[in-house]
Amino acid sequence: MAAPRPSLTLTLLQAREAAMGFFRPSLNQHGLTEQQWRIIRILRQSGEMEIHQLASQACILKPSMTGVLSRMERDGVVRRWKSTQDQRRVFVGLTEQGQQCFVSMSEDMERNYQRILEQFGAEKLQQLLKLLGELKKIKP
Amino acid sequence: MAAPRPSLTLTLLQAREAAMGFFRPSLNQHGLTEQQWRIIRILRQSGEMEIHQLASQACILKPSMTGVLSRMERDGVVRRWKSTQDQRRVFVGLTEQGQQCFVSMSEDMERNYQRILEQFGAEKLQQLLKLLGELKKIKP
DNA sequence: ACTTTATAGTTAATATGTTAACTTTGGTCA
DNA sequence: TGACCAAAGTTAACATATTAACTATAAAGT
Repeated sequence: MAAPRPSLTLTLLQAREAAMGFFRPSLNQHGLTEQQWRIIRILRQSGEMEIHQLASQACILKPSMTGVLSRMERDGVVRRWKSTQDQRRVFVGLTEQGQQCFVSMSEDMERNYQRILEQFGAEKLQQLLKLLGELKKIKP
Repeated sequence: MAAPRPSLTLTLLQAREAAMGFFRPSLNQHGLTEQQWRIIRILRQSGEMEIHQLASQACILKPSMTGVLSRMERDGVVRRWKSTQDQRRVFVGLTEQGQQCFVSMSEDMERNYQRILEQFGAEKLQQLLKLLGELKKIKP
């Protein structure tokens, strides 16, 4: 029962937890969950899109997305509307309030990011992001 | 609204999802959740330990751990017992059935791991694990 | 046109994540 | 010793994760 190889997926999870530790206080202060912030950030960068696209990018399964978007719509940060071409498709986008939410968060989040850079180093972070970008491409 | 820096935590999550895609089918076949497998794997490697230690390593918060361990104990894969020295502390360990569960999974999981190696490359994986190991050390 | 198949979302049931509050037990210090 | 404080787990309330089944709509094939 000697030391086996380290678990890739567990190590990824532990590393993400370490990084999230820098951002969680800001999320709590603004009353946002991790998932809500991922959605806001993605919609801010890429603009409105279909739910399944958003789900894929945000790593949120469609059944979860249903509830998350309902609550965000209730709170006025996103809006949904059906495509007139294809009645199956539903588009999502940030409201004006959603845009403002992003702006009021971003300064805080940048500060947190800088603190990570100080401890970890910009060069190593670049390497890491490159490797992760390639790992994302693997398919079963 | 130009392309901002990529999100470290989102990229970590997406990369982990890509990797989990290789393991999820095996977990489902054996009727195990991700969390249960993390616990089994950690207990197998490190032996019995206290709940808060296990929670920390497995990235499972203590309130979640209460339910997860209850179900695993109900299913006979782990057992819990109180420390006689300090009545606050509770130890957890794999049962014989838990050990067997690990063994019957491990061949499958090794195969899945090899498939990741083929696509990603052993050298890059080493680099990645090293960087993740260092990222794990950062503290707010 | 009609059947078949596929796609996008939702619903349902169970498991887990997250924060705050609470219980129990130990350690500290006046 | 007794008030105070810290640590380990649990409970409660709500949000999300996961799989399977279901609805509605659209594309394909015959």
